[in-house]
Amino acid sequence: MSPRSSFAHARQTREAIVEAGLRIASVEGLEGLTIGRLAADLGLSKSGVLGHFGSKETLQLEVVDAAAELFGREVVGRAERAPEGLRRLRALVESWVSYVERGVLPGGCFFTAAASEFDDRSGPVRNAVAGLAWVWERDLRRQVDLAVAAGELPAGTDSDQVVFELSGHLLALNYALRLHRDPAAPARARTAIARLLE
Amino acid sequence: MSPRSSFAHARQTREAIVEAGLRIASVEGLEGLTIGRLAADLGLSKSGVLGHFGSKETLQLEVVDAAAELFGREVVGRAERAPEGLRRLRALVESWVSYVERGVLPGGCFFTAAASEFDDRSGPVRNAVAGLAWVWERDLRRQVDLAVAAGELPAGTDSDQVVFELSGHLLALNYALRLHRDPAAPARARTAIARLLE
DNA sequence: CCTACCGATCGGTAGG
DNA sequence: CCTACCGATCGGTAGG
Repeated sequence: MSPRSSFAHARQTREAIVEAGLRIASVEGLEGLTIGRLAADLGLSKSGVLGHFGSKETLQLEVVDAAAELFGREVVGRAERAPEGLRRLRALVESWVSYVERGVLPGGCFFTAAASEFDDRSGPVRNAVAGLAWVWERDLRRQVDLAVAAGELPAGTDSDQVVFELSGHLLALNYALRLHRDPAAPARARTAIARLLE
Repeated sequence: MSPRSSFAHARQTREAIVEAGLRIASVEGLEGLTIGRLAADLGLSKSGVLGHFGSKETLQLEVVDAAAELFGREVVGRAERAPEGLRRLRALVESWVSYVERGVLPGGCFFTAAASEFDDRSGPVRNAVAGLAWVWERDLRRQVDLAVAAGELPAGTDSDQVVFELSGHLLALNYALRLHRDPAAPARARTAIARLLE
């Protein structure tokens, strides 16, 4: 084997740090994610971890980006084959339900947890989390509007209201699953979603 | 003025600590609530704070109790005049909407935040939060069942499903209000609730 | 990537 | 309730 270039090796280490950080942060929160814990888990020194990012905040922002990438792959990507409009909308929310049901991350939906943790703060981490949440909601609203235009949902449907209620069903699912460990929660969420979108 | 007994004074200090702790914890979380911050805010020494509780976990549990008392007063208590069944159910959820709309605590609903923070942990704090959430949901379910028995809601209504969807609307409200600072959120929640309970 | 630090802060204790 | 501590850990830096 030829030796890896130090550039490639550093990038690989950096990705491993962010990946481990995402898993930790989904359980402990983005603030509970500490450099020391990350270093111990990966067998690195603290400065070996921090050197890749410069500051904890930069690390947190990279973890948020990694969460967005995972979300794009595991939720949005899985719905892309469905035609736009009502079927795409149903596929998107079903992908989300399946995403938390399968337990892709050990702490459930990263964005739900991060939103709750950072909603009362200010700064770049809060802005990144809120912005990505906003993009997800805009994508849902767009599919609602397309469904209305195609006659798949009643004319005059308030798409903001539909997105609000869909978000509620998803939040209720994450809540019931994680706080009450209620195995019936995914079925309840699917029932609620089906009734809203019938 | 006769001097207060040291017992009464100590109790008063203890209550002031818990009250300040509740306000801090609603913003910073129960783990972000530190003895040092509390001591500085109240002009006490760290050991002056900790001496009342013995450990941080005991303090956290007392803050959870204080949150439950506040919730009982500001949410459940406000709905008590309504007759049981559908009207009580509507009054309970409207009290909750009003509770976060009025901004009773600076960080929104304490239990929503604490549930998200502790859902992946174990121990007495998690148990207290989950238990109180369960009591709230049981109270809602009871009113749904009474409403069905009185013919105010359709026979065969799945009360667990109704409580799941109501919880979702309340979670969506807290989320939209705190992460997006969306002033339209209370109206959206009221619309969703009214439609569910019509 | 490492060792070896820094000042600050954490929860908690001893003794009064 | 206080002062005066404790060991552990925090994010971060210097220098290699």
